[in-house]
Amino acid sequence: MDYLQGLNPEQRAAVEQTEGPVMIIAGAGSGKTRVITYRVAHLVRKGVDSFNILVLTFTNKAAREMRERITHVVGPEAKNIWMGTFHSVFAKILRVEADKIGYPSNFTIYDTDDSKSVLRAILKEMNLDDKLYNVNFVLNRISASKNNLISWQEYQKNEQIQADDFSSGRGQLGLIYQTYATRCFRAGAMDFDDLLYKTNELLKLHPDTLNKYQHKFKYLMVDEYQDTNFSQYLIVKKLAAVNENLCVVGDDAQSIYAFRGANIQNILNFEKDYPDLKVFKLEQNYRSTQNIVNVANSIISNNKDQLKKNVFSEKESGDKIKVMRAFSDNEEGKMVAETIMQDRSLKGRKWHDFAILYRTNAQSRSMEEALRKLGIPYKIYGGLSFYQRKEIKDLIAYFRLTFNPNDEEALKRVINYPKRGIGDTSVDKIIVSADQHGITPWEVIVEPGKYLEGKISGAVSTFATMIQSFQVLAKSKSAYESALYIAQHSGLLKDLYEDKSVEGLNRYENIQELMNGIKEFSEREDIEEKGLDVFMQDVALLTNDDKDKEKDADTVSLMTIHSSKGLEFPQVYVVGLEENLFPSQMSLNSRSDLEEERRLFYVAVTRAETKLTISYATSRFKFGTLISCEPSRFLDEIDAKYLELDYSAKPASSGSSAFFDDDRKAWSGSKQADAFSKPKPATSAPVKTTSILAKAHVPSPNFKPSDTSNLQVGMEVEHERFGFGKVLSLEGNKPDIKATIFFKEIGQKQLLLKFAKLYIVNNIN
DNA sequence: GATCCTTTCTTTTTT
DNA sequence: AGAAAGGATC
Repeated sequence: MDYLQGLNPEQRAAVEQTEGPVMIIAGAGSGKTRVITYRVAHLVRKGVDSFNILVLTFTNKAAREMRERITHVVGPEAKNIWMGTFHSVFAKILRVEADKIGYPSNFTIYDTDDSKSVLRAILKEMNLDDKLYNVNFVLNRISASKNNLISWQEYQKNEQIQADDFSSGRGQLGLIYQTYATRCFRAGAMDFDDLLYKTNELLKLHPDTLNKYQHKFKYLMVDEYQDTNFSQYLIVKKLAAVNENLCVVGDDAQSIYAFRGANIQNILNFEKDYPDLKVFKLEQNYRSTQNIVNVANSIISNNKDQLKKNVFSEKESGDKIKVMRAFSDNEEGKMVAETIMQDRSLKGRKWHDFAILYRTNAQSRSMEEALRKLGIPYKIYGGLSFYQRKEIKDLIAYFRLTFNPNDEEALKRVINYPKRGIGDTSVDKIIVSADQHGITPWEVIVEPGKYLEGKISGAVSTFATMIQSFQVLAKSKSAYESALYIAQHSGLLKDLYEDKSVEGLNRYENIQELMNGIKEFSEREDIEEKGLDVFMQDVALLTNDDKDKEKDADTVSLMTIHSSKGLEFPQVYVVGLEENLFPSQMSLNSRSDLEEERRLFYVAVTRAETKLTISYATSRFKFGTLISCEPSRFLDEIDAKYLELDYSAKPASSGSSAFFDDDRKAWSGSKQADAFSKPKPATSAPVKTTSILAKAHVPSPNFKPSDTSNLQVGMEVEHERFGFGKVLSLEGNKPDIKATIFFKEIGQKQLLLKFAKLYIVNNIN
């Protein structure tokens, strides 16, 4: 058991306490991951069957990395351990047990976009004001209910909830919730919250099933326990009820997901559930310099709600924390990029030693631009995930439909893409008919003759036949063969191929990338079932962090603070420390929200190993409008003795400015609050920057539409808006002749001659 | 039914 | 600024 040697006494005690309920409070950088991996390894070494261990993590990435590290200690045995996010582990179990709660085992997982789309349709049908019933608000409300295990029936019965809803004029929420839940169920779909909600339902309604998993999972570990919600809490509690070999690991100071229903009380009250609990506190920070740890402590000490602990570092005191002020978001980016450039050569750093962390994804742009200008390689983590791109979602919708044709969102997505003459009106008719007959839209489509009137049934029936052919094929072929066939025969590949614009090319490449991924999956040797259905099972749960093919690439990392949790970098830049941005404007209404923002800042700061730089701008573009910003209150909360201010930035335009000196004076004085007093921004009032530049073509004075019935290839024409162009080709028959015309100003266009107003400039050819 | 144009909204964070 | 939804036009 040599691996125990590298642990400090407290860490080692936590690893060796394998039996009974255990809580590990792990301060930032205290070697938490090591403790978990060694603890699991220790279990296996002690002879616990690896099949009986369940480890729940917060992200796929954390699970994957942990499995890798455990493999290093215990070897291939690590493969058998159940390890993954709550969502992926219980999705897997739900597929096995689906019939017990009335779902097909190939149920679809609706992502947030799907959920919103369902809600939009419902709100429209119910004729509700979508301002009052804002989709995000409604979804949040439903999500919160599910996370607290409140069914729609209970929601409607609960007097308190009803009173609240009615007093805010949103009395229909209960009905919306009901409709939403029924519709998802009808579509054979679960949203993210359902994966946990339905697991609870399963374990509650089927004691035998609960019993089965209680005995399967003899040892449970939960990472990031501070981020669990009630629904997750109860699953864990139930599964652990027989053996009580439950170990939860977390840090209340790093709880940053309350907005998603996480309940910090789960960790604060853990002791009440398990009186014979053993608690271990890991307080030594091995990651950061003393200055950084001290700053972090001084930030978090402003929070009321927390477990007592004393995080300390024995490393050198290190550099002071640098605070940079910029005059605009773009300049902030420039300062960050330049500092990175300097530090890299001065201190012999690699690009991957640097990370830039921000509060909102939108902030990445100014950083990106600045990095690109200096030729610094970077990688953005998070943001729009690969799987959220339109073209990927389109193709995946075909896959979804193949395995679960009742998946209404997938159906709506692709029934008319590529165009096949089934427009919105037809889709509405299909859905109305389905509702009338109490069947699913798919059942309508399969027998259009029975449920629809004449004209549309042709196109609809062709579509249904196509999907059915996919279903037959997918049963026998590998994931890759099926996927390729579907991409080709749905017409999607052709449609993308024909789009020669830059974005179109990009989309086509993305599809190829997805196909490559599926091909790799098809060629994997470690799994037996390699059908497309297996590939599809957790595609909805995959996120940004998984497609890390070049994870060793030497690049600067850009990400939100949320997605930086659990990571560490030698040099960290936390940008955008401004009121209303960080802390976010949305968090200013309640103490608990503000405390969560502060914990978020704590997380950001504790990512840094040796050097931390914080920046803010005094003006910034928001929604295309320039606004002026004040430094964040969080800056004032840091003890000034740890800080070093860099106010060297000059406004790009003018050289002389009085307020620089004023500010320096303010700083040299002892009053800390003055240090961040804002200089007067060059422009105080919001400045609208509208581009009135219309790029429309101005038609010639003698413009009049010509008779185009004899239009020939090679002729030069003028279009009212597109300008002058040359006819490249003509296709189609009599009234529907389509002309491909190359316009000088805007490029290639396809026009239907019966609609297009063209003036034939000359026909000398 | 498709396309183009205008208006509206967005920015909190993610499984 | 950019996306998405809604409306008008071809």
